[in-house]
Amino acid sequence: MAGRARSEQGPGSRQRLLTAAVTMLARQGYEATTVNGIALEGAAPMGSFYFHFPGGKEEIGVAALGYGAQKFADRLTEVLGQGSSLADALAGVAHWLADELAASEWADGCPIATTALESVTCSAALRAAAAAGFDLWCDVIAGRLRAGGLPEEAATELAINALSLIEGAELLARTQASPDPLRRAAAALRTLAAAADPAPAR
Amino acid sequence: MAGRARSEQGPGSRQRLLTAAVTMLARQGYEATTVNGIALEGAAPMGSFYFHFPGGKEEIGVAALGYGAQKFADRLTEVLGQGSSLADALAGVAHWLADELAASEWADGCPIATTALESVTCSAALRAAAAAGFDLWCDVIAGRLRAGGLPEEAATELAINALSLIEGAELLARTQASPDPLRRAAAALRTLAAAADPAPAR
DNA sequence: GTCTATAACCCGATAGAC
DNA sequence: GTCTATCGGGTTATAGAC
Repeated sequence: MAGRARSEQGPGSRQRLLTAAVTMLARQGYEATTVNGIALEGAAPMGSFYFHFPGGKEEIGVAALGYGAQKFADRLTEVLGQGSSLADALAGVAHWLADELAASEWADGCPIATTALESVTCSAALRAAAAAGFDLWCDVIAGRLRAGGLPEEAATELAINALSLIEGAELLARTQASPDPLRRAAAALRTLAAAADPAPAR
Repeated sequence: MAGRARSEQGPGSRQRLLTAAVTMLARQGYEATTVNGIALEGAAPMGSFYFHFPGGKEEIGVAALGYGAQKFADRLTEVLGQGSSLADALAGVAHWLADELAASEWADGCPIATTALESVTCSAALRAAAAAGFDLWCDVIAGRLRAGGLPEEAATELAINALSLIEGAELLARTQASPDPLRRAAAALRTLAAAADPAPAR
């Protein structure tokens, strides 16, 4: 039966294709990523690709944005949980990203950002998938802020600004091949957290 | 003689090509922009294109990033000069961009950002041109902050964070087709300005 | 479900007349 | 400086055997 779990085996070709697509979108964006390249990287022939993704490039693009967003949300939740104060939690995300991006020499970027910008004038489906990913990350951050004591509206506003600041700093950092914008963003996140939380008990 | 000013005439084909390229890079980025498309939009045949830009697509990309960066820097200087306080000046930029982006229904974005992200794993020359553009904008912002009384280091740090926040908010705004991230960024910029300038005399 | 071969198209770039 | 015609190659996507 289709979809049954197989024991003692690596991921199926559909999963390999999806993982390859996430990586390539994060590195080089949507337009520079070719269907042939995804199939090659995912070790699957073209026939398998179009069997699993009959909608072609746009369909795997939407799926990859969703899968990449979920994976990043999981790690974001983990990192946000490590800071003992809200300021530490937010600053920790910026430092974590600075370390991780530098490790790939700024090649492996945000799994959504590049494709999001390319999609605005290119594909409503991709744009919607990118927007859903950003919304998910906002909710993850806002949830941590509420857990730390911020009221609803303050948590929402700080979460959006934190995500904007981190995405923008990552854009500058990758372009300049320097961790500096992300390090400075960490400091700014502390300032914003302090302003949003007059009583930073925890 | 080549390069002589011509009276009673529109811009030469080189300038039309450059302007077309800036617009297309801001809308759809580098990969989705074709040389044929630039020539069509610039009302020039292919022969003229390769006469003016023998280096092909990458050369006009570099030139367009430089020209687009300079044009934006001019308008940025103007908008920054309108705010009477540093907080007003920075928040004014975010609101200006929100209005302008909405007017094109989020199609005409930053003349650098999309190409910058695409260039990281694609072209060192494009990446360097994008980095130079961001540096120019940082200097423009930092100059306004120093003129408003901030010491050197505080001005540099706030300028980088302001640019990061604005770029990130524009990414979210275009993706979500909403001015909300830029409006919230304006508020955050006020907070950051207040924290950097304990005595906001002017 | 998987694979090969290929169709149909568009890309960047060039040639060469004018 | 300008223009048209075209080349070689890479793109998405499909056909059809297995």
